[in-house]
Amino acid sequence: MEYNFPEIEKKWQAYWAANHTFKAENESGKPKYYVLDMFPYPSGAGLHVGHPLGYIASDIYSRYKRLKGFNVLHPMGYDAFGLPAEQYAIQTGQHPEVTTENNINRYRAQMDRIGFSYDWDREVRTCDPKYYKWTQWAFLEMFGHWYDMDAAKASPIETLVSRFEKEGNGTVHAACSEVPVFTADQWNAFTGQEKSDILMKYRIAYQGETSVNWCPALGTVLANDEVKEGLSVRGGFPVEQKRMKQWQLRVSAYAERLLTDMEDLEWSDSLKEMQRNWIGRSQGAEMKFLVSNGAREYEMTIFTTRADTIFGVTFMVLAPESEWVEKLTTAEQKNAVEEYLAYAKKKTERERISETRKVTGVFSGSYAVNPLTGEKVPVWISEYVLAGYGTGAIMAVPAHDSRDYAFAKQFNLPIIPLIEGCDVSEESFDAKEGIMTNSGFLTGLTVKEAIPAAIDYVEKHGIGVRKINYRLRDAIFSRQRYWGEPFPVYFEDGLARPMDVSQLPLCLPEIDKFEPTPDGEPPLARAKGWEYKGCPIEKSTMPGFAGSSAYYLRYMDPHNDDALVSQQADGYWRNVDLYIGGTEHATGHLIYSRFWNKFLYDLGYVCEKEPFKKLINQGMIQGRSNFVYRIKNTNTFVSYGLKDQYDTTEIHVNVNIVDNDRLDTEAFRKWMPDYADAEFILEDGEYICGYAVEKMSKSMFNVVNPDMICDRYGADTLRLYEMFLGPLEQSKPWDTKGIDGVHRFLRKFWRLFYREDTLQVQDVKPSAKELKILHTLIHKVETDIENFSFNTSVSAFMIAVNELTDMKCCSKEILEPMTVLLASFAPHIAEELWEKLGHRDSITYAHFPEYHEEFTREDTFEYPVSFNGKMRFKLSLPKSMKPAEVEAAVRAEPATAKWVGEASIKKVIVVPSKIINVVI
RNA sequence: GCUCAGGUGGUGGAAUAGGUAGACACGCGGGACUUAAAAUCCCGUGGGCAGCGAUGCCCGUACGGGUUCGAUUCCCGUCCCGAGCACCA
Repeated sequence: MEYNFPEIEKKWQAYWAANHTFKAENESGKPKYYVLDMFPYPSGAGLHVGHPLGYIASDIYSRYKRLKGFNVLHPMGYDAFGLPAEQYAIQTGQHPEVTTENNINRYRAQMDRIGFSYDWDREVRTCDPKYYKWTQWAFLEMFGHWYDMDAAKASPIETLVSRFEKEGNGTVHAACSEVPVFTADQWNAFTGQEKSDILMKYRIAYQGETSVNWCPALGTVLANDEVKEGLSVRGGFPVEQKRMKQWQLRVSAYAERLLTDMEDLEWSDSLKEMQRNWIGRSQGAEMKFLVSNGAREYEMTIFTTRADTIFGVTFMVLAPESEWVEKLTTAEQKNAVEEYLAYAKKKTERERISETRKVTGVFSGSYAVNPLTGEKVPVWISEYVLAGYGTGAIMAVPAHDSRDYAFAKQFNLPIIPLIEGCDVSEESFDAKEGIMTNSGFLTGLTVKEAIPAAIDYVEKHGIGVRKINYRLRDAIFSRQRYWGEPFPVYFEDGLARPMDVSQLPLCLPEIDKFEPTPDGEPPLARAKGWEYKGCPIEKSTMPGFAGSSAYYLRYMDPHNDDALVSQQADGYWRNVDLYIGGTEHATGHLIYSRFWNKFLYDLGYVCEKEPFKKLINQGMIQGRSNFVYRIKNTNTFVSYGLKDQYDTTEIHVNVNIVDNDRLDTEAFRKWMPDYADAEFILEDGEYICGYAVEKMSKSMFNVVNPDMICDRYGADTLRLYEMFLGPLEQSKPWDTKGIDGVHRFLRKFWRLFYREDTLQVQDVKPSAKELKILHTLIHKVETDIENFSFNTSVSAFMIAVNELTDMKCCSKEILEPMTVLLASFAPHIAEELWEKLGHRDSITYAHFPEYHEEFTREDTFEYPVSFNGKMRFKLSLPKSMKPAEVEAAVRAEPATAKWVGEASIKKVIVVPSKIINVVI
């Protein structure tokens, strides 16, 4: 019987499904292990071979953990709300729900063929009302809480109200938007509207006006992580800055905890670094400067990390959007300033980025007073200062900040160096090193000493305070779109009010068209009767990350209608032990999820403060594109090796009609009508294509479908090959031609057991050599799996199988454990052989082979003997020999005499069980 | 510009508490079996030089230095590719 993979794979996939083999229980005597994949957005294009890479890795680990006796939770679901289905709906009128359902079915069929061990009874879909009920619930909880900085946790909004009633807000340390100070009496005198407005500034989910990323083409606002280089991540449309009133999540309140709790996570350094940069903690001071427009004096606060450079301040700069601009613009400068503001405003984000080096600005007409020197310095306005960071105003020290330097050079402002020996004639000296000079009481200190000394001084004199700033912004939480979770919020007399929790889920209403209304309202404005208690309901919907922020919790208890997750289920599964997914979520999902989890942790709903203990970022699988070369203005194609003799155009050709860079010319003629009568100039009778490694995409005709691979080689081959390709975390190109190697390996493996319809396996005692091969393999595969080095463990399998084949091994004692060992990687063939060996059940833990060192122990060691570092011969010596004895043996060895010749031995270096080096 | 991760045969990649570089696989070349193909198996395969040959010698892990008996691995400098951030004061 040959290795009949189509039949075997069908059989076992059906068996696993029928027996619910991978169903995880929420109670078990076994230790738990939770392995999670980042659930996919089901796109219309289906899966290509790059997508399942991480799923295969996590599946191997899940199966391995099960075999090792763990109760493994390994679920899968769909991130089903999103823009593409809605864009498709706008174009075709097909309801996003239908599109999404179709795509999900396609994804499921593709995944099923690969033989994953998911517990499908726990599937979740973010667009299912039973699921998004809990997304809405979490939002209402955030609406009903504020962040207490003293307790460093979220607290119910009622506690805030009672404190306002007793003591006003002067003693409250909250993470909040800007609020004026008020007393208890003032609070009690406020109108309902005023109170509501103030509380809104404290809520963790709040509505507030802010500068947002507005994407006109998509008709919606976007979060910072949804914009890259001034373009929307989805679709690549230009994005502009706009002030709008939007729902936001106060993620910034958790900045410090997001930063410090990262320490204990087993995440890659680069990912942690990315989150650290995104959170962007910087320590410095806020300082007050007196500013005057000639008519009136104000106290203006700025933020700086370089308090030590205050003696070098030669001007101040405001962001164009800063509220100070209006106050500090003098009558003489009014026209110039207005002109500049108009210019800055009409620029798109993209233009701002592309003109990064261009220095622009305008003088406001006002002056500030340096609180230490008493000197008067001009206040300028420039777009290089950001409104959203710090206070939107800076003190400029051109000698020691390159941006201030460029500005000073452009507008001829003075530059005062403050560090001994630094040269600022060509560029600023930004480094935080050197000895201070020209700096009053700081003169003579090093920069590192001067920074704290300066802050101490300003704190003591009431000029400023220590302050930590974060780049992390609150997340814009509303989208002017249809296909998302509706907000369970209605407006009574213009005041936002939460719906009653018992009314959840608030289901998406049916509408006839999916585009915004003609007067620019979100699509939900088209819904009839979109009201609650006779009041209008919020018309925006939630963004994509809403549904993905707590899905790992829902998997623990997916059918619970009374809670997101029961205390019992959460207490058992706790958090994700291993999370595998792409690095593209570093600053989006992986921040939001951590925030969401911490919020629920503060409220006591979940027991762990971090959601994902260990995280692995699988690399991208790139496409390998093939090219043909058309001679210009002809329909003749010239083979790769001859193309330089002609004037050609390089054209992408479908990789599926190319085999090992050789073009199937007949298939090419049929591929597209234009090429029906194509002529070819061949080399050695073949058309050789060029190639390049590119992103896998339809337009480059380099997409390889996993279904096709499963048809031709089988799921086990696909699984092994994806792992064999290279290290999991590295990006690498897909090249179908290499797949024969692992397919051959599986056939060889099969032939170890079966030859010509007979089972070769016998109950014979294995030889010492066979035992050594098996146990070396067990050790290697186990340590490799634990280190997620799947590629090297596949190699180890190949070596072992080659050796066992060579020695015609047929011992059951060797071969049976081999099936168990292979079961994580290639489960179908392993199960089939397991059954052939007479077992009734799926491969089980009871038979998992343990590593026994005695089978692999060596008594002698083949020492490589080097002379001055160059290996010359090998010497087999007992491992137990002491270095001195080894040295004596080497000196006595006749081969040594040959290599030493006339030279005398200066030294002999012996590293036990490693090497002998003779220095001559 | 800043931060991080990399650079090893024709290709994907092995090997680092410093110790035989190129495991394993693809491709390629040669051979066996076969009417033929597929499948399978065997041999060779980093470069150069010498030899009929077994074999021997030299050079080789982006480049230039350094530390060391010994460096793909550690240190310094340069170049190149990738990812992330991008006026964050």
